Amino acid sequence: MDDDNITVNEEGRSSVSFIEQIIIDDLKAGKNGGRIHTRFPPEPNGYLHIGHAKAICLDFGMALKYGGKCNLRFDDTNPVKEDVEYVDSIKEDIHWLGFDWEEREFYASDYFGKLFEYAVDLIKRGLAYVDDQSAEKISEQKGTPVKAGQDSPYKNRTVEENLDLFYRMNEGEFDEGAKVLRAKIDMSSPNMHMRDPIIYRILKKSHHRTGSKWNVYPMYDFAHGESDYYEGITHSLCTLEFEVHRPLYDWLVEHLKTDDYRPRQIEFNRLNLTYTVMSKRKLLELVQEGRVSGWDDPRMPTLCGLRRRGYTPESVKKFVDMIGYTKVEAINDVTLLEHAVRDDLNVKAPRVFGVLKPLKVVITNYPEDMVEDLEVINNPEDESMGSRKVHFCKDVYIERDDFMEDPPNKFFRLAPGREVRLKGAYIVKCDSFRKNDNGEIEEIYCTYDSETRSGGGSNRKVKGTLHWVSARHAADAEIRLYDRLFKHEDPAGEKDTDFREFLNPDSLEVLKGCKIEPWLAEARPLEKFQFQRMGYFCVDYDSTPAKPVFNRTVSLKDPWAKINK
RNA sequence: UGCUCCGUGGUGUAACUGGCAACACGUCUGACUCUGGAUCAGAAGAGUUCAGGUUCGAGCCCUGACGGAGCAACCA
Repeated sequence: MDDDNITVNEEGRSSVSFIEQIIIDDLKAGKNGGRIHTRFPPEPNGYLHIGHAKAICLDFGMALKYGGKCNLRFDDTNPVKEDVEYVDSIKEDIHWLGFDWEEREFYASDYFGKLFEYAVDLIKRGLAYVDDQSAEKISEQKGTPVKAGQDSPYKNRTVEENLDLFYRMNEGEFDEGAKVLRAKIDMSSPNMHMRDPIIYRILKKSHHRTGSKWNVYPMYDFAHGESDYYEGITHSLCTLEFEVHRPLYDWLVEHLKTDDYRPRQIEFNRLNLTYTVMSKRKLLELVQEGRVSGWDDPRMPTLCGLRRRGYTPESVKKFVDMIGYTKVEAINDVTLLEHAVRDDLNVKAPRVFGVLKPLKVVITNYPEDMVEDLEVINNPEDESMGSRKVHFCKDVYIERDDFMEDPPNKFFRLAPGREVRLKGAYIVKCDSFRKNDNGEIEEIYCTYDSETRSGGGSNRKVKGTLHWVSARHAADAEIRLYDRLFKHEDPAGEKDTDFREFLNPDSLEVLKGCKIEPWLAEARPLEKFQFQRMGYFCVDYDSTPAKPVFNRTVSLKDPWAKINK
């Protein structure tokens, strides 16, 4: 059991989500044999995003915590939308998060045979019928939420006729849309889903797993509860929009079950993040329209995008744990996600020097040919990460933003006549600078105080400490900075405006000619570092030793940025 | 104008069978600092959508409003 993430109040009682409480109560009551068995049921029609991570953490997390199991089940009942391409990415992402379904990799399509039999059984029991009407007609008869529906003229066909028709539907005798199988429930139910829902439709499409074997495919509603039942699922956790499906889920399970065991569907709130969209359809559009570079664009809320951005699985799980599971439709602040990565990377990421926008500094009183190897600590949060050597010489680069010709009072960095410490090296003083023809500052001239070498026992204090890198040794790098993809907190929430209108044109800034410690060019994709004072960065897939590329995962908290506003 | 679900600081959550509304993020102070990071100390910020009712006592129970979301795909 993992108790780390349980909030404990003053009386020492742990507070758990309403779902966990239900599980605890069910276990205590010995329901379904006192076992817990969950499932994560993605449709293989897109890449997983952080909203799925919330579901994964719950499905796998609860099973793990209470000694149960969690199945991976691909909900592949619609061959026109699904593809194997997605199956592999989904498995990879779940593993990345650190969860495992062992040998229990299932597909709803595994049950097409059983499901067909159950449909036949319902027909025989007079609980399902074949309807010949068009989609439009059926929809029309369905009524509206405020108006009862009316029975189909085909509702009272004989069992024999229904059976014959259903078999022939599957044999391919009828065109798509010509006939459907419907459960015979109640056309006047206040719940639209109970108005004789369609449970099978004709689809003459090849399925990514069953090929051309079937001409009829079950609808989601008809497959889900039964699949849960077949697999022995005890707690079927899903998002809030399925709440109104529950009576149908229960109806189908009730008519299927032959024993006391019964899976229970429980709904929780979906994850929404500020400044992004979360629906698969919208994410797909961003990809297809080239608004992002792909599903794994580091600005995407997909798990592969977050991974490429430099997020760790631990940070995603921590975030999910912080936001909780309720029935309230909430919009979670991205800053909480960002806090979660910073918190995780603060402990894990080695500190290095990287200058994003370099400005040359010449230390005029430093010997021309001298090079010192200065020892710097890798991570003040973790001594075991040791130290490394960095080269120091007469020419260094500092951050362009760390110098101001005419600075305000609260600016603690370099300016004419002011002193700063070059971290791990010496205190330097700016004596003068040179501008180019465009009036831009081109080079700064400093003198250093040789008594102030780091670790040398000097107790001179200066207000500011800058990161830097030796101009003679640095490697060049490309650094990609990311901002929120949308300018609007809830881009999909504005009814009259297309979400694309809110795209942030400046969400990607590519910096070239950045200067990094030379050895960093060899770092492998996804390796993570803190570029001191600048943020957390990770090596991009595009990176090569000859042309290193880094992504900024998230900046460091920056009080100066606020003062400067 | 139907059914279902939901309304607690800015945001997300907590508050056992009713008992002084708690935590995290964010914000603001201050300390410390060779990262304006981290860390530490502290502060502000809600009286729980509203109105009634039950009760010694209601965020929790009851009634009624109001507000929001979902549901009318041969999608999941």
